[in-house]
Amino acid sequence: MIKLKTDRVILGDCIEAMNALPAKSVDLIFADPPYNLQLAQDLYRPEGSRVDAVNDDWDKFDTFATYDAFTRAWLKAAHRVLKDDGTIWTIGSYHNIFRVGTALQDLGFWVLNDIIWRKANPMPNFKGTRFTNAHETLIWCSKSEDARYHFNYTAMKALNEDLQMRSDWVLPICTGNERIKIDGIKAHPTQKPESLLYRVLLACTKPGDIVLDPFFGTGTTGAVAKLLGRHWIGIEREEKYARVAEKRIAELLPLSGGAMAVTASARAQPRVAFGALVENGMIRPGTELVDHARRFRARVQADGSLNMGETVGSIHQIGAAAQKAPACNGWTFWHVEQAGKLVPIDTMRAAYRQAAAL
Amino acid sequence: MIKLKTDRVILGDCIEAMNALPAKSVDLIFADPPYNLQLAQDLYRPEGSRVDAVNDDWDKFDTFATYDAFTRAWLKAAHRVLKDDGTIWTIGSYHNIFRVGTALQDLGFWVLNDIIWRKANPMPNFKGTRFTNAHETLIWCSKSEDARYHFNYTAMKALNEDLQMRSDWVLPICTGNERIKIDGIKAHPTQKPESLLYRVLLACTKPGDIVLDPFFGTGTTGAVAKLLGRHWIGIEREEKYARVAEKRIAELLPLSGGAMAVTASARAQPRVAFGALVENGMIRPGTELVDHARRFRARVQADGSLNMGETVGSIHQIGAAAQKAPACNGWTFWHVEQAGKLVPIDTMRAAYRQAAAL
DNA sequence: GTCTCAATTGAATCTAGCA
DNA sequence: CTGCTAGATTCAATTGAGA
Repeated sequence: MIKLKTDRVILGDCIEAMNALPAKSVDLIFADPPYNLQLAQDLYRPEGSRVDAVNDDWDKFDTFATYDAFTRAWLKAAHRVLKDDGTIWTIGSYHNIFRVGTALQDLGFWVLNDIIWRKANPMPNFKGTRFTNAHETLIWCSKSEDARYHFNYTAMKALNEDLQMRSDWVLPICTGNERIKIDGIKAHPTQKPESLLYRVLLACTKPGDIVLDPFFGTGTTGAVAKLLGRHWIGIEREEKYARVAEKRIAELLPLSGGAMAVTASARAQPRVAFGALVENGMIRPGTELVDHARRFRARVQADGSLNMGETVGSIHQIGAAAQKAPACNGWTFWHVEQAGKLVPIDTMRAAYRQAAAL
Repeated sequence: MIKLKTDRVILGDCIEAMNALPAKSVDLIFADPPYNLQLAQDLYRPEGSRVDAVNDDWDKFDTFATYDAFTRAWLKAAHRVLKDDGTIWTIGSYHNIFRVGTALQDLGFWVLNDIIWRKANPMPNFKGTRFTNAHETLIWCSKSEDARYHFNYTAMKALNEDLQMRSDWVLPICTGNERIKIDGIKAHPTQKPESLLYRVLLACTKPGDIVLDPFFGTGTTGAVAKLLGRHWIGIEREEKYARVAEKRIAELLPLSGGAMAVTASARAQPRVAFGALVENGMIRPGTELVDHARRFRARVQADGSLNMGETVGSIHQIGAAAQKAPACNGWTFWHVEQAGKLVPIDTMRAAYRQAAAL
């Protein structure tokens, strides 16, 4: 049996490099392939600064057919090096994830979950043309339908305050000290947060397992693998990224305790927008809201805004405007009349939370 | 021109039925196709009861190829009936959504967002073998890359308490009174919540628009369309579902006209030329305008142009030149000093609009 | 050292209408 | 079709300067 050399970066094309590795040799593959973003032009923020977008050559493909051929080729190579009971994770956005998911299924991989990384702090949609693109999608697959893959169910449950870990993960994007910079400029345009890899590796590997990342970049996968006592192999085409990754991982001390548990346990805050009660039918558009003394009246519009005379705004804004105050908590200020009695809309929010088990 | 018969259920195959409708005739398509969801065997809860899973004939496809052929066929028919500036929504899970997304892109639809419906109360994973499948995915597309699709950005923002609506939507699943039951048994296995359709229709349609649902089921799309004053067409293959939908929608009262109003977008407001304020005497020629930080100053000329040093131009051009920015909204950039306080000229535009009853 | 406020930034398919 | 111009448009987190 060939001894597999681990804990190193292989410089080169990921398909060739994977084909040079022994078959069925790695326990987990984490792959962050190019997203094929297809940006048409420069984008400016409302205040005038230019958005530093991903516009690198490695993310450019002529057509979907070209992208599909590339995707199938690297996935086929990944299938060969993966152990029969190993699993593969890929990450992407709507630009590419449907192509990747289709290719995975066509190659015989078995989808176990699609996981949503809900970004706590995404970039907004500056032009007001679409919904804020606030998530990325990961696909988790075993090698075949009947594979006996490894899943640390209880570890995931523990990580989630003893509730089953769900398919949507709220995690911040990679910023601050964690973001690697060279002379003040980000070293890689799409560095992933360690918290994301931490959860993936903890869910699907044991200490001593071998983790392969064919699109290594600045080596987040390797860094977290070392931290958690897993072996790693990174493949990276661009030397500048490979060097950054090697240095980063070499300087890292493996983890002794649960230093990272803090970031992982952050749970979604159950914020409820007033509009949710309108959508849900608990408050119908056209309903009149009044304050506790019945001095002010406003009408609910279909989008959850309030209308008072000529003024339109949120429950908080209209509440403030009514009292000529700088601010107002609309949830406690406004009431609905039910059977002659005034019920604060905050009561209805509580009922909504209860019904929705938030 | 053929008058399109709306507000009715068409009984039959959705591909044939769509092909019988006039081309480019509907404003929005919402499609909840079969998920190709098959449990290999019955699933039992830990305490022994059997899970009532989707196991109907309409959700059975032998292979991915069969499912893909079906998907491409109905999407092609949908493409034909959709107006050029209309949009299409589809919903699915990891079993089918990658196939649907790939087919959409291959047929020339242009993905605008993928939206995550994050279920507030999903069914747990009883076996503890995977992550709780706690979301479904919607894909929102325009008919082509350069289509001028309709999106009620401000209404969505209002619905979310004045923050941009994100691509992850937290909504409860359809339960309780809303879930239609016949003799205590749920009438349809995959009834969608009205709150989901409410948000989709409010985002992408205007009152009077025509909404088509080719997989109508028990008619949630029609019910919400009627509530919001939109016309609807439902296509359903199974008579039992069609009858339930017809009865459900007939019993429903739509909102009154005023209640359907949503916050108007700024782009829909009538235009006011800066020169009109000068003509009107609200701003005198010679007045000095400054930015909010008092860094830049410009002088108003008699024709409504601005003069800054050697440069003359519109409020927008001079604002952009001052900041060396590619563009600038002069209405919010420039201010007039009144009694020591800075008032944005946009405030004066609002007053002008009010006075002119524009 | 501590607080406040302004500036910066992140995988982005990012305008509309008229001549 | 191109070209031009008006003018609409951002959330959360971190950093760093200045009080």
